[in-house]
Amino acid sequence: MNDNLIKHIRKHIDLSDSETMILSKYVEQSSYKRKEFVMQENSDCKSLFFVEKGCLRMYFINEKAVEQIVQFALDSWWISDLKSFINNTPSDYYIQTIENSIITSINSEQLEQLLTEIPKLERYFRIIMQQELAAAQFKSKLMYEMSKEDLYNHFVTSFPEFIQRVPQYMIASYLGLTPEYVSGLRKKKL
Amino acid sequence: MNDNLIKHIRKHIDLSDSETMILSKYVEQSSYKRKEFVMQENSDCKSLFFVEKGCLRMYFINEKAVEQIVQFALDSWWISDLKSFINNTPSDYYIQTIENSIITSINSEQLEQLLTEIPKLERYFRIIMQQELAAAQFKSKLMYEMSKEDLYNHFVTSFPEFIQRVPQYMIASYLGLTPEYVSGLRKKKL
DNA sequence: CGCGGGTTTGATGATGCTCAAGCCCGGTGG
DNA sequence: CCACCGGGCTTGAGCATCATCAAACCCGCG
Repeated sequence: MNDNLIKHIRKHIDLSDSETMILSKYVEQSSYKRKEFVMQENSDCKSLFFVEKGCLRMYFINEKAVEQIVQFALDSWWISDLKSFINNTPSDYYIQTIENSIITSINSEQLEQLLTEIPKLERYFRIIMQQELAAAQFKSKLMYEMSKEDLYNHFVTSFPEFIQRVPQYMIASYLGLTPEYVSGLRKKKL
Repeated sequence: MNDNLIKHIRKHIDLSDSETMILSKYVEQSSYKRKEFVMQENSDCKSLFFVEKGCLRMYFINEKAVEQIVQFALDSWWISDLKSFINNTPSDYYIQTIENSIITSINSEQLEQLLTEIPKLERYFRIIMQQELAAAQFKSKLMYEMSKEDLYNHFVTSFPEFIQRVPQYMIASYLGLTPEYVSGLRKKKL
């Protein structure tokens, strides 16, 4: 049993050991091998996923039938399709591991019950949502203001750990670029 | 005193009249004329803004010195620069009215105090943040998958009310287009 | 009537995509 | 231990999309 989620929660609110026990009744933890699916398109499993350890990507298939990555998640990050989660509708996305990973998940009914039992977790999730929204706003700003070349260079220098763990063509996809174009950029930088 | 915020909160949680009184001690409401600034770049006023009535835009100035709009807000929407709000750092953005508007705002210290006095508001703000994040994810998906032409057409048919209230060049900016390009698209559709 | 914000026009050009092919390298089976 | 296979990365030619720039136009408002 990996307890990064507990640690993460305790960064934001106090959580007694008995509350921790209650929490563990509502969440589910499992291991995935590289390239396994945590969530499939059209699945009815509407959950929030917490990466205890590992690396995930969330993507959809566009009209040209190619995978379009919209988000990565590394250790101690939450990831989910919130539209689907909130409305309880099928998701357009796939969530898949990039490395062997350990994931803790909670679906919407479980979350509701958990929040009734431990209301102060509302605060934790408010803070998480707030942070994720801040991150989304920031990414959006970068995509508005930067040329594709600058976007790539900025990403490489800002998140060097990704370059180690994630293949180039996935980074390209995430940034809205083609693998060929990224290849050209790398050549140019030498 | 406009009470759309109260109504909005009551859609999500119960709020007694006495709690409403407490709430009103922490928030601030004011009217703005068309084109007034609700927040200036580099200001230290780190607040969440709720549009009781009216229409706002949030934008920054890019390296070519042109305004880049990243978000609109109509009646009963929240808007803010969360990165600045969370970290208490100066904002890169301007928030300005497009029409005469009534805005209710709350800054981060006030919010913290309010949440201590009425903890169940944590739930309300969690839900709001969740919804905003869902909206941000959805917009991001559209910008990944659609051509600029499709983006514009989709926006026009999905949000006809904006076309009435917001000048074309602002819509163009929000969608990452030039006014000239949008002009060309409209001509083409006749 | 004149001013100014917003929109339109059209010519020119850059950015970054498409497509097809080849290459590199690590893993697997013979 | 070598040969092959395949996923990922690279190359280059051709091209589409959309931005840029400068100018004119339109129209509501003072």
